[in-house]
Amino acid sequence: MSDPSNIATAELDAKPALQNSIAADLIAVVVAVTAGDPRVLTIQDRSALPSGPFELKHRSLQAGLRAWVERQTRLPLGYMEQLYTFADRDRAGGGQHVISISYLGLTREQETSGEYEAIWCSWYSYFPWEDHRAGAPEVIERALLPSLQAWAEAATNPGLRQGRKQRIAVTFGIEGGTWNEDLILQRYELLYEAGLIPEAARAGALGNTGRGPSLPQSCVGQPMILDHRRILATGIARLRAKIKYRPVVFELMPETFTLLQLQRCAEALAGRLVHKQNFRRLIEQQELVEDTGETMPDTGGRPAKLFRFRREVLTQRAVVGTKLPISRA
Amino acid sequence: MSDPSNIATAELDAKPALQNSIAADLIAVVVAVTAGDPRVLTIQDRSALPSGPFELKHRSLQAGLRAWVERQTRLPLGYMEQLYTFADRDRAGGGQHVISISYLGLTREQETSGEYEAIWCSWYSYFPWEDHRAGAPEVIERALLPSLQAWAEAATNPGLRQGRKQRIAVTFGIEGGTWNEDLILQRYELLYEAGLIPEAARAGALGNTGRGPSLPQSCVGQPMILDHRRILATGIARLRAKIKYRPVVFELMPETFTLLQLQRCAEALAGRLVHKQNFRRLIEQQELVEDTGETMPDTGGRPAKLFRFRREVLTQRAVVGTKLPISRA
DNA sequence: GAACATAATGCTCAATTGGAGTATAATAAA
DNA sequence: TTTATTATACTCCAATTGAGCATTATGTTC
Repeated sequence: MSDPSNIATAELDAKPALQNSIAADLIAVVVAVTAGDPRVLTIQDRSALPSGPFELKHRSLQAGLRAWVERQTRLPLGYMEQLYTFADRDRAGGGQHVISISYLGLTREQETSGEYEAIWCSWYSYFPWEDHRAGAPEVIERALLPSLQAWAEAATNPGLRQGRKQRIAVTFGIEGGTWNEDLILQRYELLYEAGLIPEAARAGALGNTGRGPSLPQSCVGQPMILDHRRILATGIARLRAKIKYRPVVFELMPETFTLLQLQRCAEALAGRLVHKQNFRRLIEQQELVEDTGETMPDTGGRPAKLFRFRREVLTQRAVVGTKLPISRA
Repeated sequence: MSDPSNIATAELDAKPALQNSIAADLIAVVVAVTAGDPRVLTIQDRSALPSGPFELKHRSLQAGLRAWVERQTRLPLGYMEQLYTFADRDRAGGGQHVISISYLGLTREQETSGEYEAIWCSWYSYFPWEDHRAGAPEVIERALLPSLQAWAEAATNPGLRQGRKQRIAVTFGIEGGTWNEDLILQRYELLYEAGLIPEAARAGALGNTGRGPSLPQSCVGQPMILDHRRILATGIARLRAKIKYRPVVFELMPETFTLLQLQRCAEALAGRLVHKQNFRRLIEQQELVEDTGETMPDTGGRPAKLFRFRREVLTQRAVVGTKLPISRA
């Protein structure tokens, strides 16, 4: 019965065979943006994403996770979507498989009640090389690229060596290429393979991943348990891609906001600066916001108009969100 | 232990609690395009997608499914990606949950060995309203829209009624809107809610979905077991979206092909015609193909050059694929 | 062999979009 | 009053995109 070729003949019965039983858990990537900082909800002293076994009273995965997060954060999860299901992780012994179903949720940061040791933590502490708002982090040039180059050179097979070099060039946008914030997962996997990520050393005992030089945490970021950091990278990648074609940024904003606040939020997620005027043009011409009539003083200059998200557009159109006019400067 | 609020405190142990055990199975949406027809691999007399319990010898979900499909079709699965994990389905009694993890795979049609009763089947037989290559199918105007309108009118709550009307207008692109092929899942869900999909009647006994008028199969498409048709719609939606920004069409093509063949393939997937010259411009300026030097006679006119996909671009760039210059005519 | 049908392929053109910069307005702080 | 700072309104130009015309190379039909 373990030959995969009998998948087709296996009877599709509502009653699954009991011998084929596995364990599943849920993992949540809950994101908020506060003070220009994209944050993720963590537990266990920032070393883990909130998670738990799947044994819902609630009917669906989604409903269970939503209820839990809303209780944790005391705020509605405006948006939630499934990220990925992992099953090829370390097994649990005894022949049991573990399946992890991860979700991405968006909300606004709130005092966490503390009873579960949940902490909001800037996601750039896990990926220091990903914040390009003040230019490319020097850690890339200083530490990561040299180590990656060395790893590429260490390949004996010329083809493999060339392939590694190319991956480095593409993901980090060197040699004429340009930085692409959406490639965060590819960059993480590259660093992981190169043995620069502490988590790789842990798993490395089993796999073929080499152990690279030990760089300080300020270079390679804070580690997490198991593959949680990889899941976080998956969530960030999804979010960075999504803000370009769906109006999801608004789920991270308060009820009313200025256009600059909105811009700062988008920039925090993308890890890049956007062109202010073009950003506003985009938002307004798509009629994503409406004027509240009020203004926000104390902006340090001319008072800014307060806007509100026009939630109607979510149903009225099936359209694009903001294509983020990222400035190339 | 069933209160979802304890997800955070649940210990993240490598050994999952045995009491929390569920069943999982894999479901595959395997697509090929033959003779201008997008086809999906089905079993059980076209009523089901290939699936089977998850109890892999192989280390990962992906590896198991890939091996199985390759054995079935005798052809490599060029491309495979996870679609979605469903868990809120009908339970299996006895407190067991069933999780279904679905995958999308691309290949080329091949004689199936027949031993598993696998049949390639045009996906438009399941969604007759989705093929707009020869204009909007008349079944929309003739049968679907009237039934949907009636369903909308049947809502007593005015807000609900308005919402239904709006969803109909948006998903079917009426009232000034335009047809959007990516909304296939939304259209299916709308028809399902309106009770026009036979599957809804089966599940309707449990839920709140009304039983709509019984339309002939030529209007509402061929049914499938459980929620397989919904999963198929999910796969098609993913594919239709993906061909616009990733060069995945080539996974469905033979080694060498003419540009018109490539175009027909893309059109088959999108269910829409594209502008020939602009399509070629797009393909060539992105350097996705290279001339083989050979030509294909018997095209009915001037012989066409044969091209080959430049697989290098997959690693060389992390870029867009084909944005499909769909003709509005 | 001439006319015709059918595709392939090359090219033009206008409209739109997108990146970038300039100019002006309104406020607080010095 | 000057200066710093931000908001907001426009302008400009280049690149992209949608659409169509023109030409070329075949096979087919009178």
